Amino acid sequence: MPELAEVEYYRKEWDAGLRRTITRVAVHAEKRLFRGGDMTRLAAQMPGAKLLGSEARAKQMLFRFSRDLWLGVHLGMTGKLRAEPPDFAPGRHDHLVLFQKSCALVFTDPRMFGRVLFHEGRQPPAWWTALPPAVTAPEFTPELVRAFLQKRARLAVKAALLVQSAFPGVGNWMADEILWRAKIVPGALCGTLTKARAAALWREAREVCNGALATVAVDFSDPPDDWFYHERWSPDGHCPRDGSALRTATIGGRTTRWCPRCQR
DNA sequence: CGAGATGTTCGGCT
DNA sequence: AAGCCGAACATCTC
Repeated sequence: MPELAEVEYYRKEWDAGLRRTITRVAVHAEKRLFRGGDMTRLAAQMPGAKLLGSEARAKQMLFRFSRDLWLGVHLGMTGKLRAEPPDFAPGRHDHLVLFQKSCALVFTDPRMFGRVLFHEGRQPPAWWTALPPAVTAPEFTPELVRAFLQKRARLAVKAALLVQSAFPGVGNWMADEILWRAKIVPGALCGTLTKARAAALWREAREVCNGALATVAVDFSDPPDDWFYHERWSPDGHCPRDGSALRTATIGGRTTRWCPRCQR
C-alpha cells in the first residue's frame, strides 16, 4: 500500500516500543530486502539498544536507537510495520522482528520489494540526509516544479509525478488524485504544460499530500468523501465532478485512471 | 488459471 | 548521451 501517508501511519506502529530496549532480533538475513547491509552485524549489535525515536520522509522511515544504531525501512509495495505481544512467533513473511520485554516490533513484506538498511554512526546515514525536501515543505516551490517539468519535457506528466526526486512520497493513487484535481490529462507531456497548469500541479500536489497526512496517516481512515480516490478503485468508477465514466490506461508503466471530460 | 497489485532498479534503445 | 520504456523482482488475491 505504502505511499507518503501510509508510510507515516506504519512508522507510528513501532511507537509501541519507544524508550524500550531490544532483547532479541529475528531476521531472514538472506532475503533481498537486506541487500547491501550487514545483517549479521545488526543481529549482534541490536540487543541491548533502546528505540529512541523515528521519522518518516517521503516513502522512507528512519528509526534511531541508542549506541548510535539506525534502521532505515522502505515498505516497497506490500511492506507493513506492526507491534505484537512479546511471545510473537514470526511467520513466513515476517522478515525482521525486534523483540522487547513487552512487545515485538514486526516488519512484514510478502513481495519483498521493500528494503531495510542498518547504519552505525553518530550521524544519520547519508542517503537519509540527501532526501529531497517534502512536497509539503516551504522549499517545494512552483519554480522547482516548473524547472523539473521543463527538464523532462518528453515525459508524460503522470510518470513525472512518480519521480521520487521531484515529488517525494507521491505514489500511484496520489498521482492520479493530483492530476484529477489539477484537471490535467495524465498522458500530457511535461513540456506542453503552461505555467498556470504547472502551478496547479504544484498546488494540488501539496493539497493531496496534506489531505492524506490528515486522514490516512492519522488512523488509516479514507480520504474525504469528495476525493477521486474512492472512484479510482472501482472498475466502474465515475468522475465525482461530472459523472463521466473514467478511462483506464497504462501510463508511466502504471495503471492510470482519469476523467476524459474534465482532464485535458 | 491468468492478470494485476499503493515501488524501485536495471538494461537496452533512441 | 541523457532520458525514456519495459522487464524484472516475488507473492498473493480476485
